[in-house]
Amino acid sequence: MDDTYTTAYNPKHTEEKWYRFWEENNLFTAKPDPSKKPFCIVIPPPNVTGILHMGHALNNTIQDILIRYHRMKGDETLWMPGTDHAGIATQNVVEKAIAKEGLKRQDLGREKFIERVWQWKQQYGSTIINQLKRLGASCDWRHSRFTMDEGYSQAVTEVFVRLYKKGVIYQDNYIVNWCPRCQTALSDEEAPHKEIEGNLYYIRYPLLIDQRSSVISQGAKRNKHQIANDYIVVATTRPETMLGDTAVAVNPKDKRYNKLIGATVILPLIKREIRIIADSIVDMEFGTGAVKVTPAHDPNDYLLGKKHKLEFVNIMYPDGRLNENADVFKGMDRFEARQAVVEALTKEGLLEKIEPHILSAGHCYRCDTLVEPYLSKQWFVKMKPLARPAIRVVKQAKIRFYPKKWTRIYLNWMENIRDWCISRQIWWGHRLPVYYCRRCYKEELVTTRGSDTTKGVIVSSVRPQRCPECGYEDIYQDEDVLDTWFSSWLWPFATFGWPFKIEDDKERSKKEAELRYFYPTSVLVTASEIIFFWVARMIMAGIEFMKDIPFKDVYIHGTVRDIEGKKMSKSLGNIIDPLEIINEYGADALRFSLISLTATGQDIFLSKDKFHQGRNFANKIWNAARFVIMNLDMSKTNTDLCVFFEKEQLSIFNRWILSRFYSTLKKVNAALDNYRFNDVANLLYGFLWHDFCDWYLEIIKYDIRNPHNQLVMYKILEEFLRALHPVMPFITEDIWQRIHKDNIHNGSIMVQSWPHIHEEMIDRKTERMTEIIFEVIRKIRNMRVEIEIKPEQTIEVSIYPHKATVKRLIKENSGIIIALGRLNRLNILDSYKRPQSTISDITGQTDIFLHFGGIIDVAKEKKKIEEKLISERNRYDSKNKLLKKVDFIKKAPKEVVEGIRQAVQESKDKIEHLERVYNELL
RNA sequence: GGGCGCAUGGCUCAGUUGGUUAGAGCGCUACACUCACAUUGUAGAGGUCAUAGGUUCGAAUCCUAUUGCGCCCACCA
Repeated sequence: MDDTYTTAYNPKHTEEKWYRFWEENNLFTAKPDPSKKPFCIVIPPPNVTGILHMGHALNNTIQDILIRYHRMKGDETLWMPGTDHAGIATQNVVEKAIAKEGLKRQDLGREKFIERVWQWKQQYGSTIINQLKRLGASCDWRHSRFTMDEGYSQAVTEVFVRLYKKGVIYQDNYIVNWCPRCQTALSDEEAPHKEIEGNLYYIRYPLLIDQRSSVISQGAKRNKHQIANDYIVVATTRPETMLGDTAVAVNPKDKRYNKLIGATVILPLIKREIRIIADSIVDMEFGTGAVKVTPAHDPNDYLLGKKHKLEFVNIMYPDGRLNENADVFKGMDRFEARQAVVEALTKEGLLEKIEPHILSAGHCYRCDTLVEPYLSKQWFVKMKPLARPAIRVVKQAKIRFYPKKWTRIYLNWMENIRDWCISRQIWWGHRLPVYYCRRCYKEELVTTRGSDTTKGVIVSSVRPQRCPECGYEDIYQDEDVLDTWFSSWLWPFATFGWPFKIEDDKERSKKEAELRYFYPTSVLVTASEIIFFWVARMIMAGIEFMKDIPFKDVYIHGTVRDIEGKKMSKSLGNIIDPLEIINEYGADALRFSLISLTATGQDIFLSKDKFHQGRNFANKIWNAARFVIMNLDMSKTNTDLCVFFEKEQLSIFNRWILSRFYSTLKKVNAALDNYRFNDVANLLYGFLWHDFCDWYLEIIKYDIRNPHNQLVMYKILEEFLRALHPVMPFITEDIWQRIHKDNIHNGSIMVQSWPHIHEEMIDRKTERMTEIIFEVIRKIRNMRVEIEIKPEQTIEVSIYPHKATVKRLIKENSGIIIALGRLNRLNILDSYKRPQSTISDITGQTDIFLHFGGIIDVAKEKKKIEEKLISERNRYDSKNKLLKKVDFIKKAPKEVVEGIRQAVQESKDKIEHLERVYNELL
């Protein structure tokens, strides 16, 4: 016993030590081995800027469990790690860092800024990796990749060029989600909608007099109500955008307005003359039924603008301030301008009313700024052709989602997929492999997509020397970088080195072989938040470039929330830091508690005290192991194993614990294979705590030197440690090393084989018989408490077993009943005869009499039996009723009917017995 | 507006294809430091499975509606 073998488990003594041991012995590495089945998971790459949060802890615990389980099962197991460059997020972090020096990225310039980001990455990029190691993650770190690695970047470029040549990537002007703070375009997925409380502003647009009179003179009746004044009223939530209006639209069927179609109105404040147009897209029910059209600032209006050949007036700078087209409002921020416009309109009497209005609008997923629909020239991926095969593989169940419900959500998104905006106006990321000829390319903003937009555009993985069209040498590269997810979607194969642009033939063929061996990967473990960002796109990219699915299973776990159900976030201050939990309770405790709470697909509601269970469990295992080791004759453990499974020679308790263990193990296997992690945790917990510690160890304490007991307790502990290892790797390694102290060359528990299920040891009958003994002991203890017998005092008990088999059972195991019931004498009665001065209780199989010096409270005794009689009679009645139902006999399965019949008989016997006992008490 | 999920003891949740008396952890009550473990042990209390109908021999489980809560998606300004 060394000094670390204290009564309380201290994870600090084990975790760091064994992680180093595993790494130093290269136990995490994998390479293709044709004789084994491959098992591979690619990690959802955390952001380089990231620090470990509970979501990571859960996500990576699950992956590590699967990885360690399959490694022990003998699969060639690769967990591919890495980090994501996380364009916008990282750029934001570094911008904040340089802001402390009073610098903006523009002050440094692109090249210097990117240098700073790389520096930052060198310094902090491994933070999250080290934190994953603290968690126990058994990734093959030698394979670790970063999405901006040179080789990986080649994959990104290659993919862009291929898709462009295929016609799947195009450049176009479009209204995109624009974040004025990050000053970049975002994809639809990056701008999630949130409800905001806004207003609906009703604005009067004056009708041009001569137009109006001509309309009226032609028109039959003038609708007094709708055009009582010289205005048409439009409703908008963003009044400042009126400065960019180039039309007003009404529904052609709208009787209120159809006389006005073609008329001209004066745009207030700007005094621009704009037309009233008709389009069926306009909803007559909403607002006034007349809508202002701002083609440069609203996706719907953009379409209208194109259709009706309207002018596109952009009124905003990229930072959200209004530009020169906004006249006197130039320079104001968009929200400031909203105020000013409203005030100006009010002053002119053109604001009819303001109504509160809840609307939902996009917000930047990186900085939460309200997104502005903004017209700009961007690059897009046509998604429909990529989606089609990705829909098929899921419909054909080549890829399965766990839990199933995500399948529909995935398919629904895929079937309604829209084109993906992939260009970002930031600096940190993969620069687009797009070059322009200064002579051929026209940069004008507003053009319709047509054949000539590609003129002078050169898409190439290497910088071209001259324009292929005109030979001009003045070539410049596109300033934009690609969406981070445009690199992440290649993760399952680009991490292996695809497209293998490697000089060295040997190295290349080695890498190619690796990809062939491990692709498609086995399972992807992730949170629901990134199904669309990442999972769906990986499926598309995998099929497009590998001609095969990237993974077979997708396991979606829940979101980690605080105890009130709120997402954990820094701003809410409700974060529970996994590192803090690891420091306080240990990584094993963290892992165990997390997965014991993660029912398939359910969100996890966490509070700090939830980790007590994991900590307590670790401590229980630790002390159970201490007990075993302290009492174990180590010299015998390994040599005698060959004679181990001579089942008949073993005591009922040995047979019982073996049966319990292997039936538990069987369920654990099934749970692991079906991603039911909370079951895994609870099964192992229940077995160790209640079966092994509460009963088994307590029983064998009384005969601890018995060689069978020695063997079985050793064997169970050893195999239990292996079965628990994927969940709690550190403590299991530490104890395993202690029981293998003499032959450390066995290596590590993590490369031992997964315990084999000995089906022949699973024995329901033994379990039932053992349960009878336990029941007797429980009843005796219960009766002691009832009449307040002190724990140290021993007592006399008599038992009347109802059946001969039970009698034999009690007789054979009377020693244990005496010990655990704290008896000085146990009498086994041949027939029912109530001994004097006893209180009694009845189990399913026995009558128990506790000899008692004091006066028996007969009324209490009777009441106890009465209660039993009532419940037994109820049971009898309900079951007997069932048996009398013809339909039940006819329709229910035979086994069920037979079961009920037996139960009725047993119930009847029991009632008779109870009645007899009751009468004797008189 | 569309879609999805959840309502089970004081709290947090399990309950796999409907089948005999619905489980666990925490908390609670009583007793106990009998040396593996007080991060513990022993015993116990506590649930008409949200509501109303329906299907069925039989429903926590399947169907319908209602109520409450949560989430996702969406170009009604």
